[in-house]
Amino acid sequence: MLVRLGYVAMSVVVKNASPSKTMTYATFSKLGDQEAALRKLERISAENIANTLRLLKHNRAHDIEMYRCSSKLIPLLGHDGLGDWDPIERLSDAFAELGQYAKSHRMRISFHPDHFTVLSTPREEVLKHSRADLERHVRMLEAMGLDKSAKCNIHVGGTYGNKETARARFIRNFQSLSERIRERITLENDDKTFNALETLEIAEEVGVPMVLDIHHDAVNPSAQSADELWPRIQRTWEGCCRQAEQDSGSEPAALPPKIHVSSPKSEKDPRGHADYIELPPLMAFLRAIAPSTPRLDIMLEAKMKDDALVKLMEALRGEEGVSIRSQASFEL
DNA sequence: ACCTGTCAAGTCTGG
DNA sequence: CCAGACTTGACAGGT
Repeated sequence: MLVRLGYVAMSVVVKNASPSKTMTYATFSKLGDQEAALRKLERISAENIANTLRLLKHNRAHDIEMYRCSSKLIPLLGHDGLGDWDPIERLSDAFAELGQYAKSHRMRISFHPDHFTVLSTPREEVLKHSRADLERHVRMLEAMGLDKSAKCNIHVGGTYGNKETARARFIRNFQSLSERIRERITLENDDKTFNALETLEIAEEVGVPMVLDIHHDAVNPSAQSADELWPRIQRTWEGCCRQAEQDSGSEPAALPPKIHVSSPKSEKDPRGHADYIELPPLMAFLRAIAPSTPRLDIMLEAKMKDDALVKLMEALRGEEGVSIRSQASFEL
């Protein structure tokens, strides 16, 4: 099994390269000149995209081929107080350059819209915002020129005291999205509400790949263990990007399944994310699925970001059966 | 230079 | 029914 590692949004190694600089709405409102305020927001956006490109270059130097973009690239985008302001088009050159760099180095890029994108919501306003947020994330991926293998990962959402109706509402709302949006979505099991089995059943029903989070599964387990569910989870990834394979031309490779990995912050806060990754539980899962899994991509969700990736690779050197392939990948 | 409180968002809980 | 907790990185404003 060939395993690649990636990290989320910001680096603790590269300094002054935040992809999430912002401006609060309070500050925006206090600025007298609206036009100037919007220009400032667009300048921050351009800096965030430029910093993201710097991070991709850093990633390349460290053989990191997987990266999740910050969902805060464009501050206040979608905020009610900004009307229909949307600079994605005006930033298209910067987005295109970013995507071109990712593509030319075969990097897997994703988004994870915030928890406020909830398709299970009973509130019409929330659904409207969620649709718009998904639309914007997809437009950013399109502006980068990335094919359907670049996904937006979301959760099923809240349960509102009745998981069954929430599930039905999610499915109905999901199916009302355009195909263009639907084919960009992956579904992740939650640490409080929809567990791995419940998320898998929904992913199967609506036909999207499932991202298994093994930390969420540990704190919010389902009737079956992650190992047991894995063959079904793996199947949700099969053929999900056939078109993308054709588009990529000479090298038709299936999109590997992706999992999220983090470790509990403490006994007091088991759902929180620790600075680094604890190897033993991860190794147990990897050894269980390795025989049936040719490729796997792991998104690390540790506080120490890319430093946690480096430390994990160091720890892997001592593991039996592991052969290091690069600074950010190994075979098991 | 550093510290503390606030911000965004939607859901959920406690009172 | 409403206020506060939750989460996260970064702003905002104070010293």
